[in-house]
Amino acid sequence: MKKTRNTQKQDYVIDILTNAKHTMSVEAILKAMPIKVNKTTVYRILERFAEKGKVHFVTGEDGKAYYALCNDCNVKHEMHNHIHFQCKSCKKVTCLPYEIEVPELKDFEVQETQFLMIGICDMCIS
Amino acid sequence: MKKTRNTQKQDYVIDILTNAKHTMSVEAILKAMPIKVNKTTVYRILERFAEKGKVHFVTGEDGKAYYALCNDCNVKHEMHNHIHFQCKSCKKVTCLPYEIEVPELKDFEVQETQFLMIGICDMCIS
DNA sequence: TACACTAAAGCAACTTAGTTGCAATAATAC
DNA sequence: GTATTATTGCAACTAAGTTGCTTTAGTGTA
Ligand SMILES: [Mn+2]
Ligand SMILES: [Mn+2]
Ligand SMILES: [Zn+2]
Ligand SMILES: [Zn+2]
Repeated sequence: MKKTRNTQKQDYVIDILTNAKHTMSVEAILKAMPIKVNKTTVYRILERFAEKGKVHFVTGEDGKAYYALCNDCNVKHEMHNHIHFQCKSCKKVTCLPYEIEVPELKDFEVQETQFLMIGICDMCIS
Repeated sequence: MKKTRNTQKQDYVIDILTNAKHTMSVEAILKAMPIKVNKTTVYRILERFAEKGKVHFVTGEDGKAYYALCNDCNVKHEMHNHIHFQCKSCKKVTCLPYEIEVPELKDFEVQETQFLMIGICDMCIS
């Protein structure tokens, strides 16, 4: 295992994601930071956390990456195969407690999954 | 229904997607064009086709949109809830003939789904 | 065939998520 | 305290996708 260091900025990212109701984009995390942090730093912090299995991300329909803390994801299963929902109106991406039964694929070695359902959330239905 | 016109460039896009083994990015479609076409044009052709249900797209883990012809998708089901696979190495996205049983969601009105599995394809395993 | 109407295409400028290379900073070990 | 190097900052860049406006070319009608 690589040597790692504990830093204030990493802690802030964890705090922010811990208190988040939804997954967050890098932009949103930056805005939530109590101190000024460079965006490259946040990208790299999240990259490291993702490698360690501390966070996971989904690519929204909009092509942006949305991050969330891994709670049970990697503990109970080696893959986090739960569903996500993205609202077309507010763009928020939510982790949902539904798990998908992933089929065995013949010609592909599956390492990760991203299950995204898209539509309108309750808050945005008018 | 809006008035539409049949154009050579739209036909080329259909031809290219019909003969494609995998889903294609806009970049790939542009390269496959037998004549020079502006990228904005291709984006708009695909947008129109997607509205009509002629094509569907998946957002890859890389944040890029990958397009494919709709074959049975919208005929048999109102949503095309089949799985896609993206290879981390060659980035190719493939439509797979596996359908996902989508759960009823309480707080969300689902309109579309994007099921993506990520890993390494047979061709790229070394 | 000529003409009108306007959908579709082209073009250039722009937006923005994410990346890269390198220099500066600071956490940790000794 | 000092050395080591993981982490952060900075600036410049890449590339997907968008926007506003002009030009081109299908299609219906006379
Ligand atoms: Mn999740
Ligand atoms: Mn598909
Ligand atoms: Zn919403
Ligand atoms: Zn591959």
